Amino acid sequence: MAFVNATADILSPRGHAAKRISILEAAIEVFFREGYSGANIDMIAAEAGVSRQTIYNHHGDKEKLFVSVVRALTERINAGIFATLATFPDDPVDLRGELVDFAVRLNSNCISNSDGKHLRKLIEAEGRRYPELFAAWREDGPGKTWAALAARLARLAHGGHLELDDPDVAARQFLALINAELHVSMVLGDRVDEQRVVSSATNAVTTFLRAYRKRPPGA
Amino acid sequence: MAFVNATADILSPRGHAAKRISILEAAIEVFFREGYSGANIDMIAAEAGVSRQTIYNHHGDKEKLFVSVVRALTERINAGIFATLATFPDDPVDLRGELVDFAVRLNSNCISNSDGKHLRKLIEAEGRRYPELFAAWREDGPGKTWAALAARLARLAHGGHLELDDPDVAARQFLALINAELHVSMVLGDRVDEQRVVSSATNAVTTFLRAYRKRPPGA
DNA sequence: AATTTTTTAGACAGAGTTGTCCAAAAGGTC
DNA sequence: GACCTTTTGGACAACTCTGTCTAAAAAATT
Repeated sequence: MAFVNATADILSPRGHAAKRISILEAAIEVFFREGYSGANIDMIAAEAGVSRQTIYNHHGDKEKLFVSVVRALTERINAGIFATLATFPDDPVDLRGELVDFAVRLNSNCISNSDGKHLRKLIEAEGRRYPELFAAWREDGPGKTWAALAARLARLAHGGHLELDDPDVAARQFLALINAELHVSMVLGDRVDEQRVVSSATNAVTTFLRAYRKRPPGA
Repeated sequence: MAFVNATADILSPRGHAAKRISILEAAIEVFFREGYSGANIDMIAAEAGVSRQTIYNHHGDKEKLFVSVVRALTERINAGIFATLATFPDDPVDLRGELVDFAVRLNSNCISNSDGKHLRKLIEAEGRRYPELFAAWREDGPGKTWAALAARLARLAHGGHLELDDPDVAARQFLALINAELHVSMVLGDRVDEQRVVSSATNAVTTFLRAYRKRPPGA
C-alpha cells in the first residue's frame, strides 16, 4: 500500500525518505552555488547520487523543489535560533562575559554557519521572485527572532542590568553590531574563523554595554 | 577614421557612446532583476532600445558585459561615497544633529539608492564566481570607505568630541548601526521611505554617541 | 518466493540561449 | 553628395535545459 509506506517513510527516514533528504541537501548546495536559473536538475541529481527522474518523482518540478529548499532551511534555522535564544543570560553574574558568549553562539550556530549563508543568499537572489514565500520567512525569521531577543533584553533591563528606551531598537542594534565586522567576509564566502567571531562579538558587546548598561545613579 | 571617432565618442557622449551607456544601464537593471544566468541578451537589448548585435559590438560577450556593469557601478558608488564623506562634520556645533544628517545622506545617496541595491545584489549573487573582480571591489569599496570614515571619526576624537579606543572598529559599528533597521527591507526590495531612514539614523547616532561621546572628566 | 513500489538510464520533443553572419538601412563626416 | 562607420533585423547552428516517457533493474513488502 502506497499510503502506509509513505507514512512509515516520514517516521523513519530510510529508503524512500533517505533519497528525499539527500535530494534536498544537494539542492540547497546547488541553488546556493548557482542561483535558481543557473542550477540544473542534472547537477542536483549528480550531487545527490540519484537519477533525474527520482527528483521529479519526489518534488514535482524545479520550482516546487526550490520552495521545499527554502522551507527546509527556514525551519532548521528558526529552530537553531530559538534554541540559542534559550541560552540568553537570565540573571547574569558577569553580564559582559555572558553576553559575549551568547553573541558568539548566535553567530557561529545560526548566522554564519552554512544554513545561514545558504538561506541569506537565496533570499537576496530570489526574494523578489517569490514574494509570498519570503514574506512568510520574514515573519517567521527576523520578525520573531527580533521580538524574542527584545523580550530577553527587556528582562535584563527589568532586572536592573540595562537601561533601554526601546527594546526592539536595542535588539536590532545588538544583532547589527555582532555582524559589523563579519558582513563583507560572509557575503564573499571567506572562511570566517572562530577568532574573528569572538573579536567581533567582544567589540559589539563593549559598545552595546557602553550605550545601554545601567549606570549607578550617584556617579 | 575609426580611431578619431572613438576618441570623440568618449569625450562627448552622443551617437555611439550614448548607445554604450544605455546598454550599460539596461544591463544593470536586467542583471539585477534576473541574475547572471537568468538575464538574457535579448532582454537587455529590448530594455536598451538597441539590437542584439550592437551589444555584441560594444561589449564582446555576456561575461564581458557583466564585468563592465560591475565596474561601472563600483566607480559610481565610490565617487558618491567620497563626495558624501567630504560633508562629514569637521568641527561640529551640534554634534548629534550633524551626525544624524550625515548618516541620512550616506544612506539615501549611497547605500539604499538604486546603485547601492544593484551592486549589493550582484556581489551577493555572483561574487564567488568572479573572485578577482570582487576582490578589487572589496579593496576599493568597503576597504577605502571604512578607512576614510575611521579617519573622520579619529579627527572628531582628536578635537575632543569623541572618545575612541579603535577608530576602525567604531567606523564599522557606525555603518552597521545606520543600517540596523533597514537591512531586511532593502534585501527584499521594499520601498524604504525617507522617514524610516531618518528614524534609523537617529537611533543609530543616539546609541553611537552614548557609547563614544566624550564625557566631562568630573561627572 | 511472489508481488508491489521505487529507482534507474536513456531517449526524446519542445523551448530557450548564445554568439555569428549578412545584407540593407541609418547616421555622421569631409 | 560621396564615403565610412554603426546599427539593424533576421536567419542560423550549436548547445543547454526542462519535463516526459519507457522498459528494465533494484528494493522493499507480504
